[in-house]
Amino acid sequence: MTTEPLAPGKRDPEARRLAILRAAAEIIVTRGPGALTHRAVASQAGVALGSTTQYFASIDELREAAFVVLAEEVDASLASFAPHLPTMLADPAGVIDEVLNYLNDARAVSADIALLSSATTEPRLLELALRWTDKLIDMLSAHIGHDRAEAVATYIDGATIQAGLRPESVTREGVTLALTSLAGIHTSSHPTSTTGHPPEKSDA
Amino acid sequence: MTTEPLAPGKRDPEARRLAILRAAAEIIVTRGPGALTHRAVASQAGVALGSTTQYFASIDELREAAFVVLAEEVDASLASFAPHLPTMLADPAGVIDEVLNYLNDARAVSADIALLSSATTEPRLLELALRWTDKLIDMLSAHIGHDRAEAVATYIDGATIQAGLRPESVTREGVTLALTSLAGIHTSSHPTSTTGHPPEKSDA
DNA sequence: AATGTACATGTACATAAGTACAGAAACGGA
DNA sequence: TCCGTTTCTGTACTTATGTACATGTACATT
Repeated sequence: MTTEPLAPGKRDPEARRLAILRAAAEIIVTRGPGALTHRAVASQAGVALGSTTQYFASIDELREAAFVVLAEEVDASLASFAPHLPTMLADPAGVIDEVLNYLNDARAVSADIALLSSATTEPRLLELALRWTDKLIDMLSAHIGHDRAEAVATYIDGATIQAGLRPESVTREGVTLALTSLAGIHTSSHPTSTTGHPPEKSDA
Repeated sequence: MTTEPLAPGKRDPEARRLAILRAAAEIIVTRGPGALTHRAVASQAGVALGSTTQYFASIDELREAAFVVLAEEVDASLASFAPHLPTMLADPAGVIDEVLNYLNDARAVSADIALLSSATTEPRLLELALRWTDKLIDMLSAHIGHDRAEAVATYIDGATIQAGLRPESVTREGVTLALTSLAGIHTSSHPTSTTGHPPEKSDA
């Protein structure tokens, strides 16, 4: 996240717009959606107050645009599940690693929580908030059926909340037990036996 | 929930304080924590602006007090699980009914979501938000072991989110599948073909 | 009934936040 | 270099919100 200080006065609309968006997303994630103000964003982005109003007609528009950015970030996390799904039933360790990766990514977790909770009172955000859950269900359905896919997705939502509130409560054992139970996978060995490769994630 | 209009000018500190608290809780639940202002509360409660500042030294204090009320409401829902837990393994229908009851209670669900998400950025609320999850884990642990209890509680967190976003997605079948899978209950009606482990014992 | 006290009300003021906008600054092309 | 255009900045205005407080009102006590 190189938020380049963005030379003041310099003309670079694209970069400026992006800097503002990033700053808004950052504030939502770290201080909550209630802390999102023009001035806070301007300060965080290192731009003048006027710039925030120039690029986004209203604070609501800015907020929604920031949520789109966050949704895309979460989507990106989701994409890393995909390669492991085909072999999931035979070897769940891969998906579980990815799920843990996601749950340990404090930023993604906070982004997801902000999105989900804001959508509760703002219907405009509903589709955005549900997008990744629905994609996950779609992806899983092909392998474990729709019902179990839904159960797994719901569990991961819950795990996201827990990860946001007390990260230390998220353990490989816990996630393994839950996912294998819900997906209908029955391991012959104990869940804790996987000490495989910690998957490298190419930065998106 | 009869929010008696509360005759204006009438002296009744207890009722007044309660009306303010109820109103604040209502606003948090229906419009989100961001919509909580003294004026909104006063209007909702049908009292004068001054009353809200008289009974609560600051808006933060009022907000926190409202969250306590909400946490107690959620706690009350939780209590209805208890009678069904001893027979849960033999007859899961009872608990599942209660879980569905809770998930269909839009108010309790919204309250829980507001609590959980606010706690993400406000440490003061953490204990409050985690209380019911922890109680549930405690209650369940005696019957299905700590690990599975944690998994069930996490799933219910996720189901709460889903219930808040799209209530229609919460079905008896879905909840039944998830809870029986996670709790290690094997019903005759679901040919999920598991090896018949008994529930694992509590953790180390 | 008179009166003192605790409660209730509405106004008023300070601060914060959203938004508009006039002017400055940078860039591109004569 | 000079000029026009686009972008950037800071200020100013309006509204919303938190909070204080002076005044009004109901009730208990006498």
